[in-house]
Amino acid sequence: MSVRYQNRTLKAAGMTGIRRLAQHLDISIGTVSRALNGRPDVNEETRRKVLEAAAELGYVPNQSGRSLRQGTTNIIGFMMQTGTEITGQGDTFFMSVFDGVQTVFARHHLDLVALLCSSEEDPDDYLRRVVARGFADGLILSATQRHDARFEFLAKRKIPFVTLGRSLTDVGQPWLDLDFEGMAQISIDRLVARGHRRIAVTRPHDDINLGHLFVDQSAKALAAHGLTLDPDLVFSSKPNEAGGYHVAQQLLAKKDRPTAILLVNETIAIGFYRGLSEAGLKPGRDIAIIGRQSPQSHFLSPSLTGFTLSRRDLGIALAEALLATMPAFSHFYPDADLRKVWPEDLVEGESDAFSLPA
Amino acid sequence: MSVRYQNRTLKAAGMTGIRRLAQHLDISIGTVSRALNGRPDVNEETRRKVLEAAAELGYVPNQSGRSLRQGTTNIIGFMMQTGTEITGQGDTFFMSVFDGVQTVFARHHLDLVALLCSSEEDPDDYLRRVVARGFADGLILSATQRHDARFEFLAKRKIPFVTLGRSLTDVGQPWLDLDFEGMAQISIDRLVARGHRRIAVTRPHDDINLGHLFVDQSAKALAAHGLTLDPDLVFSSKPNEAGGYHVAQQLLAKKDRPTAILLVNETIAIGFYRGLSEAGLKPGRDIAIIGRQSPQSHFLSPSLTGFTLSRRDLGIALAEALLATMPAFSHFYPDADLRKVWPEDLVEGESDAFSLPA
DNA sequence: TCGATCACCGTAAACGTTTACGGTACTATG
DNA sequence: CATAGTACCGTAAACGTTTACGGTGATCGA
Repeated sequence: MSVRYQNRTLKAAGMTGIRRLAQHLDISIGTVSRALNGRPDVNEETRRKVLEAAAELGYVPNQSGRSLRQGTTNIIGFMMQTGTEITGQGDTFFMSVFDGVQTVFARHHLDLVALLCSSEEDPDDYLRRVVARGFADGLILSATQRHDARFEFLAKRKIPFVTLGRSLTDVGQPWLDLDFEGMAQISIDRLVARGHRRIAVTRPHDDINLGHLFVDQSAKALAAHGLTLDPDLVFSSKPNEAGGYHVAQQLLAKKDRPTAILLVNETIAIGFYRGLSEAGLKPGRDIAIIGRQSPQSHFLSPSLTGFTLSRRDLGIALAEALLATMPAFSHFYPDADLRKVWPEDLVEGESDAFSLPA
Repeated sequence: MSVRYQNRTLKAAGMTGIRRLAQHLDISIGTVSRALNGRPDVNEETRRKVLEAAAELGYVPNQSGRSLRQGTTNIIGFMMQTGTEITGQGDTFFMSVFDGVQTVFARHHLDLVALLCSSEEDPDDYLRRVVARGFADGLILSATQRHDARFEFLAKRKIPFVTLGRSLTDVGQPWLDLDFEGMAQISIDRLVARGHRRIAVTRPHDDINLGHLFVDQSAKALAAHGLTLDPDLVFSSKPNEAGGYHVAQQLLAKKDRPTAILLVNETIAIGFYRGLSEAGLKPGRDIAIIGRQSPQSHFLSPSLTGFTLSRRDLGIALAEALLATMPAFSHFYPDADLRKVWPEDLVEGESDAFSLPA
């Protein structure tokens, strides 16, 4: 004899979702749901049958119904802006980070999606929409501004999030960031030891926080040697190849040209090299360069001296830091690094071989 | 006197969503919903008040509730795989395409998200999950395989989708693709006119369809001149810088070295250049190269002769082709290009200057 | 034999929307 | 004045889940 199904008899046609599955097995939808969700109060034999039938019929719970009921989506959003001029970071960077993030998320049946904020929309507005619509259980933010309104907005609504990059706006959220202090210190020590005194640095043209950090830490590292960072030698640029090219032009136009330069990001090195070579100058012979490695920069000549990191590991750490702050998952990551500057290794190339007589 | 609200009196505390808004205005939730959704049967004065209050209280309809009821999500997914080695497309290619897609979607209140399939998960399985969960109203697929099982799967379920790249699997869906025939013909004509007879081509190492197309069309263009494509001169490579470097090494190891080469994608040029220069060879002087332009390739020296396209326009066309097949939007795009090979312009550089005596 | 405990399962409410349906008050028309 | 029509609005069902609650039959101990 068949059970009845919440206002519908077995004869009712066109059943969908969990009802169809329950009908097929002639048990109630409650039991099906419990079986699928791994609840303890269901017979193991029943559970086996349910899982089997689910696989057979290709049943996957409807996300809308599920999240409407639970208030949870099993989705984590990685917010990023489209339009290359703004993001700067080539997308292979994020693709590698994503891969790390997902190896962690997969363990918890969480899905990662990239929330693409159009370059024509205000990021704050976009975030507001995403949150109000109840789109994701947690967020990963990048391209953090020096003062970032998104932080307070999320904190007020108690949305778990982690950021790739610190900010002066601190609401207690976890973050990961690059070790600008370490990079600046190693770079400056190395250049000063080779006799350099006039050292230039680059920074992104916008108010992204890493620019401030990079300049500040470079100045600090110079101060340790009794040197000061000449404001005239801080070059702003778009974080892409064209930006690097432009920096080279600006630098070459200076009367008292610096003998060394620190490049803040991976992509500008390519344009900078080109700018130099058009003027007949050669990295490592006429000027010392320390930058950051990327898949592209491996093919520069002379080879670039620069810092490198595992993007995949960075993604893993990012995911763990986020989950550590989410009540449902925190017990899995009792001692995750909630705030960490990510160490980078210096790969020695030829671009900083240029040294000055003592 | 206040209205009652579907089993709840005004005194009920903790109202959320549309109920809270209705309570605030002292009207029914039905009217609020109608007002917000632009239904005709609502007083304009009422509508004004509702919109005002919604803005004031920051109300945004809950996505789960809405899509559960309507069976629609207002989300379009762009499926891509994480892990740089697989996606291949270096740099900011997709970010630019996205920007174009979104300018179209924004007009219809559709949101674009990138569905990130982990490199550890089978793309077909991933797609199955996404569809069954009812995640998106439509999909954009890229990295189309020569035979792509995803097409049939989506067609069977009547999920609207468009692909960036043709496939032998044709289920009648719209697609956009690069004009390999045009590119091959222009390139080959140009090289043959400069006396080249042994011309090499590259192709991606996997079964992605564009590789087959590129090789086939190149062979066809050669045949028009009475030449054949030597299978020994078809080089497979990963679609990144390292792949290009590897191709150079393979090519240089050949006894009867080709005098010209066509590079299938944007990123490999950088590695290929490097491979040549390490062997003391120079593009345009010792071998003729025709490739594809990218933000990076602008900084190659000697300058690359290559094809270029507007990625943003490509994104716009992609979005329009998709919407043209979705019943709710098709009337906006009565004469969209449903299947189109995208023309590319040839930018003349120095890399193909090398010519042979007649 | 009789409660009590237990394992398992069915019932129905609830999540936040949208929308078909019907109702009410007002206007127009004869 | 009666009727029809109109403009607007409230009601409640429905979407597909999850889960608190209660119910049933079996087992077990005294």
